[in-house]
Amino acid sequence: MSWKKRDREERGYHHGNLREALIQAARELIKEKGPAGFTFADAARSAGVSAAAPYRHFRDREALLADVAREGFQRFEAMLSTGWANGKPDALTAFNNVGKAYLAFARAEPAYYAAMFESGLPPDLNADLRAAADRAFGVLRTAAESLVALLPAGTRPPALMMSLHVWAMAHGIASLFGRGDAGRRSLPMTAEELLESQMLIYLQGLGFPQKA
Amino acid sequence: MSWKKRDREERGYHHGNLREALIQAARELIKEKGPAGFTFADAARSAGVSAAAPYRHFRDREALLADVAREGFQRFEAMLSTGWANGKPDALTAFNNVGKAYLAFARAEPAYYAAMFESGLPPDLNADLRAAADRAFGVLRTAAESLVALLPAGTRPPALMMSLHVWAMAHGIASLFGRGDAGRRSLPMTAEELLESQMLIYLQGLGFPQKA
DNA sequence: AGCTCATGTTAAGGGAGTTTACATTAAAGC
DNA sequence: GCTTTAATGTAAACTCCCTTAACATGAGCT
Repeated sequence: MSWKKRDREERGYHHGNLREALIQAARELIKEKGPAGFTFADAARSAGVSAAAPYRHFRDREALLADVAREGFQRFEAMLSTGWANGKPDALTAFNNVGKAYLAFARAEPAYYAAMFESGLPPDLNADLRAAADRAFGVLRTAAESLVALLPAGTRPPALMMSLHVWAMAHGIASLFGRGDAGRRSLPMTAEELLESQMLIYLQGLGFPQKA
Repeated sequence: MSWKKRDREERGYHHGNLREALIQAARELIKEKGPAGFTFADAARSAGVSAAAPYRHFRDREALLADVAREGFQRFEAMLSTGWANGKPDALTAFNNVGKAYLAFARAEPAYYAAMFESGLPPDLNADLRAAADRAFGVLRTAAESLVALLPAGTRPPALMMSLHVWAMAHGIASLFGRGDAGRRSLPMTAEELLESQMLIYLQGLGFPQKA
């Protein structure tokens, strides 16, 4: 709540790091009112600068949003990577941890998540955004590849397909049930439990043994 | 494209069915620019009436959006019901058809879909909206119940959980890969193929036999 | 025909966002 | 110290949206 929106006097004429401050402000506003619920001027106000100031750092609102999304994808990738943990302690466990990390990110960073997946931005607005998104998905892809390698040859599903399936499951659950903030439907189980059971059934369908 | 935005002279003073025309206009605009990409005045313009006219039919923009969503849920329910076809020819096939119907709806009616799931409307803004959404989900729920009944007692998953899983899968795929319009990622398979394979694996994981 | 009321239109006030041009401050280098 | 330059601020023009009030129209009923 109390980040660097220091008063003008305290801070002087120059903001110091307006670019980053605008991204933070945008995150706050997205969290409160959704990716469409704020304007360029709002972001400037929140950062404590004039309405014209943001133009020095972003061409327009969309460019700001794109940067929020790009930054989000970077953190997302980091979070998924940590979940995967290079396949430790074993690929199956690690794979499930990736799923948990996905959901945890959506819950912990609803603003990033919304900017990334629900802002209506074209995924390849700029190369950086696209690359960041691809790298994040790459973690999923890598994990799937390690996992299918455990199956006997001949029964291995395409790893790409599998990673898309998992992405869809995680996104579906995060999107429908993952953010308690708004008037979401009430359920007899948490989003985490839902995803875990779903992944369990899915992996069983692929022939993975259940752990004891 | 050429629906009833007849000229003023051709149409006379009264529109005749402005309420419906506004909903259609909103659908067009949502399809083009997303649920947040139009204003109350825009809708009026598209319908060929003055900016003040909509107030005779909707309290505000949100009420208009809610009606688009409500209408969408009704058609959605109808489409899912048709897919389910009372479990014919057999529950397993019919269940897969529900999934296909889900995706077909998202593809054929992106505007309705966006209003229903991506507009940020509180699900229980009004009782009608909530009821329509619940009825649509009810189709999924009913289908899941019929399906689990085929499994031997003792291995039956909770039907509610299963319907939530399927909802999440279908929504995840529709949301990520289902609308070719914008700059979606290019894939080696269609959304339909993805969902079908995912459902197959999932159902196999639950113990359903594959068809010959 | 004449009434009436829902449905539209015009007009007007108030706000807000966008964007550009120009002024001001601060920091860094000569 | 002085100059240069990047980073903000201020102001203003422009456009658009929201909302309501007052007036106009015409479809249906009697």
